[in-house]
Amino acid sequence: MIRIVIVEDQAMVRGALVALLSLEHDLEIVGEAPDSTTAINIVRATRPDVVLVDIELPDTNGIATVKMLAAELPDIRFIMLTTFGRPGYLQAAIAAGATGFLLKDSPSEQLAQSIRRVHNGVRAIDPDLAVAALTLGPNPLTPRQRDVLRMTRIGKSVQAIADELSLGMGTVRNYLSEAITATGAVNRHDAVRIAESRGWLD
Amino acid sequence: MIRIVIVEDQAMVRGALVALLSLEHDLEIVGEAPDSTTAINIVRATRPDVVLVDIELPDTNGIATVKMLAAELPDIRFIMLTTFGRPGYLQAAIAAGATGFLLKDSPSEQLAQSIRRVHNGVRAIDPDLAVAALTLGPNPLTPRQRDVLRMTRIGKSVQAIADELSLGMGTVRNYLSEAITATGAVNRHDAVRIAESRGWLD
DNA sequence: TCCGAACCATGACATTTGTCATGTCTCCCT
DNA sequence: AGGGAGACATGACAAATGTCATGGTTCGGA
Repeated sequence: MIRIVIVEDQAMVRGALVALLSLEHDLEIVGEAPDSTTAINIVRATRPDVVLVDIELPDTNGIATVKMLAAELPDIRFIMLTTFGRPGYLQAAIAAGATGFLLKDSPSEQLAQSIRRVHNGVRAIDPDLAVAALTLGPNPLTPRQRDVLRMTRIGKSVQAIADELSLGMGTVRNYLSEAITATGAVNRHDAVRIAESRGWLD
Repeated sequence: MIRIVIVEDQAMVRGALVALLSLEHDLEIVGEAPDSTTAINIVRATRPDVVLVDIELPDTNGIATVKMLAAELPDIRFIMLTTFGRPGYLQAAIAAGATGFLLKDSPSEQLAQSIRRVHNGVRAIDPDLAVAALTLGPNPLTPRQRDVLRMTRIGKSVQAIADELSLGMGTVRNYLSEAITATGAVNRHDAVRIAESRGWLD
């Protein structure tokens, strides 16, 4: 019997996944969580074999959660489940200690199979995404460029960013300009969008 | 026995929803579709009692799909299922002929209940969202303002938009400016984001 | 130790963007 | 017929944005 915890914020999807996995006789759902905080408590309490984690969570990022839990409980296997096939996410998830990485676009039959694979210590990673992650290469943004992009993302003005980082406005604009070039974007907002879609801002 | 078709693009979620509803003995899944085109064919062929439709679909919008099918097959009930609680979506869905409107954040138990309600001709609408839709009021954007916002959304420059619409650049910039004011945004990209989140661009 | 690469920081300049005043046209109400 | 409301259209102006040249710092390899 493989003991499983499911971490997924959308209640309807979470309930549906529970129903899906309950159909498999060798799998047992021992816990559910809608956010990182709950997830950490439940995993510590139940010590499951496999944890299924959605990356997009309301509080902390699912990757950070896995990183913490994987360090603390090395016997537990983690499978990331995500809507977005962002190569940067895959790279980060592997680095954090995840053994599996599935897209919500994948067929539902694959979920139970991947759980069994991962439980046996075998990696279960979407092959297309693995290729994309290799093709894409590493994050081309410098720390400062990421800073200004992140602050731009939440709607801060150049003036506000300059004040907060104790920089001249020209400097901030320059980082934005460099980030625009590095991402191949056409303006700062486009750069934010592209960097985010590649998982370069986390 | 209530006969159901599920329209949802993410395969894993679709499979999970099928598993969830299969647990209910008075419900029967008679078809599944990942996009609008397939959905229309399946619904015509199977004539279900209730169709569950995700709004965010890869090809056509789920609302447009319901509009067409509801006009053609008035005996069938439709429930919209969506990640985003956008009041404009609710307004548009009701206008298109949907009887139910659920968020993926809602508890999964509610799904089967809503299907039974809707099958009996009773509306099943998230109460918070209903209030929000009433509070928000109608779309404040003029057709031209929507045009330029839509084109801005897909990354077109002012010059490109002006050319395509045979307008002066000043005119296009003015529509953007008006849209920024109307949405309460701080710049054109913010205006796109806000208008989109309210369902004002479809 | 010297050199080059990478990152940080700034200001000058040209372009793009947002606002506003103005005018036209159509449609509806009186 | 007159008059107002609302949408369309434009150009002038001020402010924000993107680019570029330049210089400083740190750090690792030759």
